[in-house]
Amino acid sequence: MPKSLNVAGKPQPPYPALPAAGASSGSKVPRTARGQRTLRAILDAAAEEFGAAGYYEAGITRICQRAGVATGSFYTYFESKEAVFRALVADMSRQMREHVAPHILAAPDRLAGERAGIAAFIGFVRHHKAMYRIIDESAFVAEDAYRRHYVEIAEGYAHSLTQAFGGGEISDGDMMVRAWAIMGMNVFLGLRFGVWDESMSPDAVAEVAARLIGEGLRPR
Amino acid sequence: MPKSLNVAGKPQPPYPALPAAGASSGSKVPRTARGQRTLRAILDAAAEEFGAAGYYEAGITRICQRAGVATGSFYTYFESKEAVFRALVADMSRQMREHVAPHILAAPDRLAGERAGIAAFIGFVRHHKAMYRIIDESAFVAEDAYRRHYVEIAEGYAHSLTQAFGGGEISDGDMMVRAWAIMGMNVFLGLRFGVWDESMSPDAVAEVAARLIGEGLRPR
DNA sequence: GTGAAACATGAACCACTATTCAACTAGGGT
DNA sequence: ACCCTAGTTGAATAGTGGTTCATGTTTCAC
Repeated sequence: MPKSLNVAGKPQPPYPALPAAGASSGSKVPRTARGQRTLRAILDAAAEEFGAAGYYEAGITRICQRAGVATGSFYTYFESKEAVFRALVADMSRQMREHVAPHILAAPDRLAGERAGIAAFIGFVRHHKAMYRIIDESAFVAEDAYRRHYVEIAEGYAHSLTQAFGGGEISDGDMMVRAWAIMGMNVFLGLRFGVWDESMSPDAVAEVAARLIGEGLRPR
Repeated sequence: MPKSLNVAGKPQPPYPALPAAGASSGSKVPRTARGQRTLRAILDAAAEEFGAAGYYEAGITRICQRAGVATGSFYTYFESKEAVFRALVADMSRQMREHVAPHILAAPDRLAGERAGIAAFIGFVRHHKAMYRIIDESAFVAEDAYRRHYVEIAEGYAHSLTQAFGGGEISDGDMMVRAWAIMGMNVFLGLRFGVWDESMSPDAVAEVAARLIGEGLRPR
């Protein structure tokens, strides 16, 4: 189901990022069209398998079955089980942000942006539960990838908070702490109202959360 | 290091709880003093091992080495690796709440309570990083235990929010969503400023977070 | 003191699966 | 057409580590 990992050559948005999560080591780039198809198939199969079974219960054998390739082919493209997992995390981290960002940017003001962002995130999570699980589990399988994911988001978020402060939209305060706090809110709301239980609409949840971020719990 | 799991017979606070996390199945109760010592040793060793290596990398063999007992003895007390893990999660969940609760109750008002709770939580996390990791990883190893942990906290929290609303201390709104949002804040702040980086004081972090909860980001 | 139940021991078992490899096939450049 | 490289195959390997079990020792109620 996932679209990406940029197997082919679409121009990819430049990420300043940390040390380098890129195509460094782990996955070998295919040189023919056939190779690209196979890599794509393995990647998609891996996402399904990891999402359904979790990292440790997942099997290379089963990934290859899902992908319709022989076990050995896996190692043409990845040097280990962990390598494919890392590749998925980096890829999904990007997808998630690319999905949510435009919703926030399109909003007229800060509070509307928060609301739109949370709603978009919860909506996204509902359609990509496997992805949610994979990123979460990376905390235990590839901690550096997990950290990179959240640190990047937090930095971007803290930066935009600082700008909002400059524009007089929000009060002063430690923006990094706030960024992590709000990120935590999002993640937990995504888990509770996106993955575990879909009975509430993303918008309803986002409304409550955005008001909390905007004005806190204080009575008027 | 962990104190508990109530191996001996201290009267344990009655938890209405969910289905029944208790001494149901998994761990067999020792009938002699020697047995209780051994169980205690295995439990403590397991906490260390799981905390250091994570569930899957952890080994029964290594747990038993740490505990100073033979491998076979493990199965006198637990029917599987997963069983001991579950026992630890339930135990630590209790410990964590028991540590934080009094700090909140001792506070003069709602906002001070939030601040004290967050500070206590971050402080606690710093001294019990293994515990933090174990509870987190339970999401993938024993999802029901993980859910129980957070559902119980959220319910208690939502309840106290409802009371605060009754007392005119906070505004109206969906208390369950708010509870999950604030819980997520806490967890992420605990991870970032408790586990990953201790350069900020728990009080400083709590101050920022409590203000966020109290009055949001809105400029005055 | 005695005996039965509780507990301890650790080598052996066994199932499982990530990874390797040597033989084979397809593809595209010339 | 041809050849060389990229890619494919799946059975064999190899290491791991949770679990069992038959045997021995300790505890404690009576």
